[in-house]
Amino acid sequence: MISAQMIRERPDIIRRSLERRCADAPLDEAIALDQQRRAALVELEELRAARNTAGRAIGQAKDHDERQRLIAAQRDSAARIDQLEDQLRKLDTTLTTLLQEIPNVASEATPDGGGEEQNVVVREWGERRVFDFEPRPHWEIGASLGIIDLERASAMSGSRMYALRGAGARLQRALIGWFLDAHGAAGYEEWYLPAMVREDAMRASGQLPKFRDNLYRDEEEDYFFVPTAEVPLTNMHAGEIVAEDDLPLRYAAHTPCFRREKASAGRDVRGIKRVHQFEKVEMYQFTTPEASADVLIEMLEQAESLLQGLELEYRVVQICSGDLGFSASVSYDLEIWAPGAQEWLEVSSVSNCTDFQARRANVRYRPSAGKGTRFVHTLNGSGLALPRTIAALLEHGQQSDGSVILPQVLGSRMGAHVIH
RNA sequence: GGAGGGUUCGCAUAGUGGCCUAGUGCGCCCGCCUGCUAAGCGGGUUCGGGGGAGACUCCGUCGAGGGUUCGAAUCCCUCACCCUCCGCCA
Repeated sequence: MISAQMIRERPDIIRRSLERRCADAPLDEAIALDQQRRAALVELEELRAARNTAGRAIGQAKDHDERQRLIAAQRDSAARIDQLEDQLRKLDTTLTTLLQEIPNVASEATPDGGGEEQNVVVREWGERRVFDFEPRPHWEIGASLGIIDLERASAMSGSRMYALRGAGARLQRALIGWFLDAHGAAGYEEWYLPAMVREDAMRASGQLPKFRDNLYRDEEEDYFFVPTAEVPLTNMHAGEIVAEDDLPLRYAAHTPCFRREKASAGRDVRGIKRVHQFEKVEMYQFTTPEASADVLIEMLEQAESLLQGLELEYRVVQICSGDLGFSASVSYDLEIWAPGAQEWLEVSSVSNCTDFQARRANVRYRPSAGKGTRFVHTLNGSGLALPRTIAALLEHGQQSDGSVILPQVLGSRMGAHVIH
């Protein structure tokens, strides 16, 4: 969330960020409301101060008549206090809602651009494999090997659902295990976390109030199903004040992810590229503001190391201002080349959310030097999303006889280097 | 699903409508005293928000939110979480 202080003192920064993002947000309404709020607050606090003084006098008054006279004198101001409290409550609620609809300030490190087309390819890694036959897309390979079963999945659950069978299921499990072990070796603590959370948790990570349409929800128990482990990870230290010495906090978690994909209805319907339920391993860090820019690069490299281990051709794409996610200030995507479908598949997104989520989740730290508390910075990165990684592995490793050769790192976990 | 008990400033606790402007102990920080350390002595120690150029000052904060009252840690309601027991259950 953007702070009220920020819109009051530096609205120019927010305005410029909104322009760069090509986004509309109720900034002017929020500024006007903040002014009203403070005017009401000043009057209310003066009346409360007077009430506190009068209350002490009433408590000390021994004479009954004197006491009644003092109480009667407070009646009018009590009514006004009630009125102001009510007004302030409404102003607070509305202001918070407006503030929560303003996206994070796009960093100056984020390149300008109106949309996806203007994202910047930073670097490419690996060599494009040359095929002496026509490479097939993963849905054909998966079907002919009998390891991806889209028919059975959609028969029981509709479109955008996938089922994995035999070596396909074991491949997904092997990848999850290998990813988590790699993050553990890099200093990330592994967690198993709830995939169902309350509304507040969704607000903290920025999914609500704006993106309700993309979330699944259990009405009866009032649970939301997480679209990414970023949600429970953001809430790990909600409301806490941690010591600077404990930073950075580095976590990794595997969770299912649930997305309604309403906005992309009709797109990417083939195969397992865009589905309602999928598995993902997520990296997450809580850092100081000073460290977050470097940590972003460190996390990007950690995600890249997985793709290098899988021997997949990929590219690093820096997201431009117009394509930046709501909570992010700077983002990089990792995309793998899928030779069958002939497209780049996004398997990871690594973002610095600065203090945007920390303010919503109220996660602070106590600096070892100096006074008070400061908001931490939060960073998240996929490491990695499973269906697209599987799709790329199948398309990349396919042979003319229909079998698929897997990268060395998965051999021991799969028991074989070839699926056939 | 049922019954009961809890949630107070890092930890432990006191506090049944005004003397709470939340006390005490432990821990922690600063100082004094001392070959060093410990002890002792004195002071400080929740987290926010507002006003002011500033020294300062005011308001809120006792799990969260409402309500009653001139006045709520305290009384009432709703919710969350924790604990104990019963039932059911992987």
